Amino acid sequence: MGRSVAVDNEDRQRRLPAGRKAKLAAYVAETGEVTVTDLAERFGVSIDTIRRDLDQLSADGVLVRTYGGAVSQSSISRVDRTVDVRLTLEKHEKEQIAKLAAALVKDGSVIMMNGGTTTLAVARNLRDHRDLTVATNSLLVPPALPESTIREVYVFGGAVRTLSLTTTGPISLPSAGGADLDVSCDLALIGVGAVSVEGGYTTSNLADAAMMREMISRAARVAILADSSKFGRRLFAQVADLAAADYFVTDTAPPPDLVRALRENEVELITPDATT
Amino acid sequence: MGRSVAVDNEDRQRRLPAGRKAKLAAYVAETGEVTVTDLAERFGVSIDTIRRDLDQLSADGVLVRTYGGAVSQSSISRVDRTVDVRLTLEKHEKEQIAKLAAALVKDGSVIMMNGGTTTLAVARNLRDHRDLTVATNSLLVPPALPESTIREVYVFGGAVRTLSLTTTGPISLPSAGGADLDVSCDLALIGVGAVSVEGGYTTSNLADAAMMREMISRAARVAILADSSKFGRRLFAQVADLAAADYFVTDTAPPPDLVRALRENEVELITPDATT
DNA sequence: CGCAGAACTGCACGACTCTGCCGTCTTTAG
DNA sequence: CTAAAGACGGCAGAGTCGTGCAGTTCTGCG
Repeated sequence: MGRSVAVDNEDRQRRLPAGRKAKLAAYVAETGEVTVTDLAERFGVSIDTIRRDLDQLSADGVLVRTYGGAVSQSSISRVDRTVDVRLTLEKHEKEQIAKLAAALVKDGSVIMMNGGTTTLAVARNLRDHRDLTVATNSLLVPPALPESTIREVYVFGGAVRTLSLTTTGPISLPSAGGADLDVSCDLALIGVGAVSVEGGYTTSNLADAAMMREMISRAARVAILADSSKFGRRLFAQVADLAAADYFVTDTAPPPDLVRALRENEVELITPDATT
Repeated sequence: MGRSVAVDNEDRQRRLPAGRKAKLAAYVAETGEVTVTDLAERFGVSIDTIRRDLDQLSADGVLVRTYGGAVSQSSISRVDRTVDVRLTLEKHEKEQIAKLAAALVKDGSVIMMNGGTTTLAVARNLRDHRDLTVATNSLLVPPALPESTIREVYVFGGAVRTLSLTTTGPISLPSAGGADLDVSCDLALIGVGAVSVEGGYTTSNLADAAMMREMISRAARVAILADSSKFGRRLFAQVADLAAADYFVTDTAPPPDLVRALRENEVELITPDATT
């Protein structure tokens, strides 16, 4: 089948799948949203090849695979930069985690929560609880807490990270006397950025890590929340060793080495399908 | 019938259910309240599909399903129920006040703002400013501040009033050393609940009044914001005497006795029609 | 030069998802 | 109480996904 010029281009692309994938990624980044059939037509290859390419690019984190096509990573964060769309990334998983984490909370207890989409989902899922005292460094958690469930809510003061809408700084709450009072809680709910056997719980921001660490040190029990995309990764700032947690809440079973390490450190693994 | 270009776009969207749901969620978040039929028409799919989408999004906690449609998560929470409703009450007046108050803010200065719908409107109207440092006791002000205008944002910690989403307690910011640092600012923007000649500036909540009073004491200049509905009224807790302010920003000219009292206390009256 | 192995591509088949339609039941409004 | 609108559940068609298989091209090696 000889189309004079077009064939040349297509042939070159066909011989360099890496090059085609690069162009494909660029095209997705440009348009923001593409379908498999459209791409197959545009690049002159079969639908199957496009699907395989998209799967690989998705595995590499370049784009986000959806049913029937893909959307660019940036368009997802741009659509709803404030909150919701990072949620859509692992929306379902986060909701699962949130329900499990909410089950750990006892009525009438005092809990601390750090910022992040996962803990935000937890806040929404506390609607069946009563008489909770909540302390957080997130500006989004208080509005998300159902009014009927809370006794009191406290926000830790400090500098605000405008991107995540969380405060940073040492934990302290001002008292009327002048000197700050020390606080502690029954349960700390900490959403982390990554979990690995060697690195423990890590996150990408140093101030956030410090805040989490303080919450952990003031809690009688600690629950770490992380979805499955965070397994085996290690980020900039360490929050704590694996042993610092009492519960590790996630959506799917972690890799075997992590499961073993958690068990050795006496961390209770909580997943949707697992028995207690 | 065949709309030439539009059909193409719609077809592409139709092929990406995930993308459609993301747009749908964004649309609901924007408008706050939608009906199924409206969405079906707008997105070019059947009512059934929209209903299924809404059910899923509801299950994921992105929105709240209602009979015949859905409402955004935020609109059901106190954020908009209290704030937005009150905002719409004297929306136009508050916007006028906000613009005038924003004009008082100098680029590069440090300002403090208390909570409330009026100061929230001010925060939105700071979009043309640069290098501002803002300290507030409102959880709603930081998200409302345009990102390009702010250098740093601080939130005072403390107990959260769930209705107004403000923190209460003494003003202090935790420092690394342990002891809290004293803070002060160039300008305090204080929205009050009532203004009268005898009572001065008053508000209905004691803790709020204490917070305002502290902000005033730490500011080089003080601007009091109040719409015309607050003239001549007196509420529970006094914030300060009339003389405590440097500027009094409102939407229409106050009654003569108040104008006279302000002049006697050397408070500059700022209204839309008035000359500077 | 010939050959084995790996990677890429297209195709086929079964399973799944999405979508619209229909009938029935529930809720809402008058 | 009645009628309209919406919700719920089942169903079938179309599109998509996942997997296995065969053919082709490229690479490394004898």
